[in-house]
Amino acid sequence: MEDKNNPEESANKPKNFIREIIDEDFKTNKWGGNVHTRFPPEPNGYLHIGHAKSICLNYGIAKDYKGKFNLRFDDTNPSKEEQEYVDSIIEDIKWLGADFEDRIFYASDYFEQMYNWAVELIKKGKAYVDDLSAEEIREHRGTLTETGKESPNRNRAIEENLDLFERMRKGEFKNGEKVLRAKIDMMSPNFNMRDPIMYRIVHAEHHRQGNKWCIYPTYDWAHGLEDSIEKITHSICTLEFENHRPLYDWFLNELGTYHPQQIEFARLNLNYTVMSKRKLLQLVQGKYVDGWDDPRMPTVSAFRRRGYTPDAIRNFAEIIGVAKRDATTDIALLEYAIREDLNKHAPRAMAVLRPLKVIITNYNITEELDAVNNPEDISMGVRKIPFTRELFIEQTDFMEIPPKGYHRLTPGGEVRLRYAYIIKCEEVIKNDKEEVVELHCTYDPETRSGTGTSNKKVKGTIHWVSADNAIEAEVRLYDRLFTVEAPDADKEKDFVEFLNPNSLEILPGALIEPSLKNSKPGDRFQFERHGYFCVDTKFSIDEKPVFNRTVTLKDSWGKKNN
RNA sequence: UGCCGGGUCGUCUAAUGGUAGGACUACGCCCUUUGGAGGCGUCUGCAGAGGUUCGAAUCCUCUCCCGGCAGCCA
Repeated sequence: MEDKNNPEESANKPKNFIREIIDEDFKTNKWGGNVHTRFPPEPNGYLHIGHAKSICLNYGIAKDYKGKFNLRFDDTNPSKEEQEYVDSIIEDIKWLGADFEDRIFYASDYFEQMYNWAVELIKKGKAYVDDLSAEEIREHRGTLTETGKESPNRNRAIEENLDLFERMRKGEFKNGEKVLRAKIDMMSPNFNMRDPIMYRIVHAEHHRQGNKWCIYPTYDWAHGLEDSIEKITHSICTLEFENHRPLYDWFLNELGTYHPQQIEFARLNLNYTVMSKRKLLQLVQGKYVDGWDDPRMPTVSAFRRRGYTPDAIRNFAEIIGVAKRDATTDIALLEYAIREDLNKHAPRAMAVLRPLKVIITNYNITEELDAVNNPEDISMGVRKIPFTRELFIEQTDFMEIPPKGYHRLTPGGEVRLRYAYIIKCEEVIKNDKEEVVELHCTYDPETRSGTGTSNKKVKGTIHWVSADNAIEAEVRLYDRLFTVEAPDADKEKDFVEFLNPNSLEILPGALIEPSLKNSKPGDRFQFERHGYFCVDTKFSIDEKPVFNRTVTLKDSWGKKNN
């Protein structure tokens, strides 16, 4: 067996039931040693993290088994689809690193072939034109317990069907006036087999085909044909299509054409968010969020903007696994994946989000101190940060009356300034509203970071910026979009009622260390003791960058005190 | 109610007739110039009842529970 056909290629990957099927297919030589998968989005919305799971699954399999992976737009419904979505989907898939090479296809390019196949089925007496209205068809379909009734048009002559179908295509009929149906079995316990509709009339402009067509194939009719045309081996889809598999198989069998295997897996659900495109569209159109790429959305473009990395998302897709049982993944797993990646790769910086002024009364010079860019990776080097008499620290790093266990600055207390000296708080300055506005401190020259001339130990180390050199920035903190784990589970209340009013907090007066001056949109950093941040690509301007918080650092102190 | 699919730690996921394991979370300890990271440890699970078997999460039967399906959406 040549290397290309060696399933051992994927031996070190975690196995799931789909990879096991493929391993078995290699053993039986079912596909002649080929693996060819595809991701078939409908361009009617932006990709979300659930799609990312599917992309990673399909592309990962193709890659590991030395097969191919296609991107195919399932653009069979002109009333919902737009070019904007096509563009965003291509961008997102490329960003995720799923390489479809030159294989980007459109179902609408197959319409002529599909039409011919439909004619073939009509000629075989396996499809017919029906004049029934949508409502009548529904009534004839039956219910969960009752079988369906056959349409009076079911046994039309083949010639008549051919003529009517051709005239449907020519545009002689209005929307809904006629449909083409497969002649299968109105008694089937599976609704999908009760003479499903293959074509409906839609007089609408298609984003790629213009007005060339006014009949459009339905999913059930089209999907297997698309897979067949592209010689897909494993047509992987989500669980809700399980009931459609008999129909997928029926069409391909009747046509006697290349027949891929449909395999279903459980879609991704995440708690504290919603995942359906319809609901995401509702959030966008209702202006609950600032577009599909609002950093609070679970879309790929939002995650990108928020600072997530393709590596982290791919790793997440791997650790959640693939199975057939319905599951809701804890958002903590996603956050773990992003922290793990950024911890290793994001350079550190100091940023004060809510500044409190500190004056070191016994310090009158300026020094350049060394700071490590990433303690996890010393190859990332060191940088200089200026230390001056006037500084800013975080408001939350000082408490006049500290709770037990508080490690930071208190009146008369000592704390280390990261990469600098240990300081002691000598005096607390307040305004007339009794709010702390300034701290007067003294520093101990023997405690300079790295010199080791003092054995003095303090409990806490806090971050700071120099008042003279800090850069102003806007920082945006994001919290989960919903206040409950399953926003769409309530039958009484609409999911928007569970929107978290505090999901976005804007801090316009943050101060960041001067080394961040040259950061560019998309750059990622760890702001020490805060979390990971990414320069926003939408609202940043040169004079004032905007930083999106990707994810917080784990905070065992904050957690304990909540 | 008919058909299809599915039930393993709090969550996700392995074990394919032979010691129920991993990851996340939580909690504790150690370490720490990020209350980060890291290290160590703890807690917690086969939906239920029968059966087959030397041996069952795995095979069989019944029960219970959950999801999907009655678009000219995908």
